[in-house]
Amino acid sequence: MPTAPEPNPAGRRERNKSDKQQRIFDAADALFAEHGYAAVTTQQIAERADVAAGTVFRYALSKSELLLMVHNQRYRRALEYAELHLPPAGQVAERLAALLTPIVHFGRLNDENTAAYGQAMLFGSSHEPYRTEALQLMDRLQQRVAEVLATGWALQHAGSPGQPALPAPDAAPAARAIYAVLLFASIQATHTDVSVEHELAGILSQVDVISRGYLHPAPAHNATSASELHDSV
Amino acid sequence: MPTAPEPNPAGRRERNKSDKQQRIFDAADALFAEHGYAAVTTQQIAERADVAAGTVFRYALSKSELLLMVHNQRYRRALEYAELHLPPAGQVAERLAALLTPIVHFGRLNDENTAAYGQAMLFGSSHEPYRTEALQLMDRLQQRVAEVLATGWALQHAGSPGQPALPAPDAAPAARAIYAVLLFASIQATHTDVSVEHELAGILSQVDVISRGYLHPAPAHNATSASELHDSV
DNA sequence: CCGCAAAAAGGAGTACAATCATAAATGAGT
DNA sequence: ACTCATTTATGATTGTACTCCTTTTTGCGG
Repeated sequence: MPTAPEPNPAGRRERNKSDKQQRIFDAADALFAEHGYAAVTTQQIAERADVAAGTVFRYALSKSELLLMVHNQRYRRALEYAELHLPPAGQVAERLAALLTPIVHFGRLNDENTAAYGQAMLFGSSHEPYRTEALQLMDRLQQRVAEVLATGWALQHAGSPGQPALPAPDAAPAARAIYAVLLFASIQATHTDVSVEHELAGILSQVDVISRGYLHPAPAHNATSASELHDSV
Repeated sequence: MPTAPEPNPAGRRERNKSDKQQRIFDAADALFAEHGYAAVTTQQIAERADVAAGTVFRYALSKSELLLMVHNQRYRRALEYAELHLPPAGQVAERLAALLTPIVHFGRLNDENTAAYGQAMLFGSSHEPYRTEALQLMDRLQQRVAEVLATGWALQHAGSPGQPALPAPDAAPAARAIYAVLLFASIQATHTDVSVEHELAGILSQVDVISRGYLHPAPAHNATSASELHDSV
C-alpha cells in the first residue's frame, strides 16, 4: 500500500541506499501480516523490497529474524499500550490482568505469527540482534509485572507499625513464572481453538496462584540469590 | 549422477519388513545422540537404517517427529525414575524438588536435543502422532505435580476439626504453571552457560512461589475448567 | 500357481533458506 | 579526476527436508 514498487530494472542501484533497510522491513511486515510467516518466502520479500535474494540476509541473519524485526515493533506498541492503561493502584490481581490482557489479545490478532515469534525468541541464535531486542521486550514486561507485585506487597504490609517494614521480597522469580505461563499459553492457543476469553481465564488463574504465592509471607526461606539467573548472552 | 548405485544389491529387499520401524528408530536415536539433532540429516538416518530417503517419512511425518519418537522414550524413562524416587510424604517443596530434579538433570544430558524436543512439542503439527505422545508425557508430569500439591493441601488443612474438610482446590493451574516454568527454564538454559545447580535453583525458586500460592487459602475463585485446554485435532 | 488389487518402498524431483564468490558502489587520499 | 581499499549488493549455487509418481511386494481368491 505505501510503496508501490514497480519493477524498475534500471533504478535499483541508483536508489537511495539508506532506505533499503526500510524497504525490506516494510515488505516483510506487509507479507507476513497478509499471508502469515510460513507462507511467505524470503524470495518474495526480496522481490517486494526490490533487492536481490541474498541482500535480505545482510539485514537479517535468517528468515525468522525478519519476523523478529517486524514483530518487535508491533509487540512494543502492545506493551506500551498495556503500560499506559495499567491502573496506578488497586488490587494486584486486577492490575496484573490489566497489564496482561492487551498482550494476550494482541497475540491473538495473528496467532500464527505470534507463535513463530515466540519460537524465534526461544530458539533463535544468540547472534541475532533482533532476538536480543525481543528478549529486552520480554524483560521489560517482566519488569512491569515485578513492579506490580512489589507494589502490592508494600501496600499489604504497610499497616503494621510494630514491624520495622521488612523489605519486599524479590519479585523476579514470580514475574518470570508469570511470563513463562503467558508464553506457554499463547503458544498452546495456536494449536487449539479456545476462545481468547478462555485462554485469558486460564492464564489469569495461573497468574493468580503465582501472585498469591508472592504476596503470601514466605516461611523464612533461604533466599537463593536469584538475581544471578539472568540471560547472559 | 545418472542412475542410483546399488549399495547392497541383494540385501535390502529381502530383509524382514516388520523391523524397518525399529531400524529407523535405532538409526535416528544413535545419530541424534552422537551428533546432535541439527547436525544429522534425514538422508543419514535413511542410510544407517538401510532404507530409501523417502521411506523415513512413512514412519515419521518430519525430521522433528523422528526426534519426538526417540526422545519420548528417553524422557519417559526419566519421568519413571522421577516418579519412582518421589518420597511418599513430606514437605511439598521437597517433594516437588525431588520430582523435578531428575527431569532437569536429564534435560542437561544433551541440551541441544532437549531444546529441539521442546520445540517439536510446542510448535509441531497436531497431525504428528509422536507429538501427541509427547504431550501425554507432559500431562503425566503435570499430573504428578498436581498430586503432590493436592496431597500437601490436604495435610495442611487436616488438623481443623471445626471445618467440614473443605475440598482441595484444583491444582491444575498451579501444575501447569510449574510445567511452563520448567520448560521455559530448560530452553533458556541452552542459550546460556548456567550450571545445572543454578538452573535448578532458579526453577525451584519459581516453583516455591507457585506452590505457596496454591497452598495459601484462595479467595474463592471461579475454577475455570482447565481440562478443555487440550490440543483437539 | 496365477492374476490382481492394495499397501509399502523406492528414489529422483522440488522448494526454499541460506551461502559465497564475484561485482558494483563508495569514499578517502592525493 | 584517478587510484585503490573497504563496504555493500548480487544472484547463481548449494544443502537438505520433504513430496510424488513409479515400482515392488504382499496377500488373497480362484
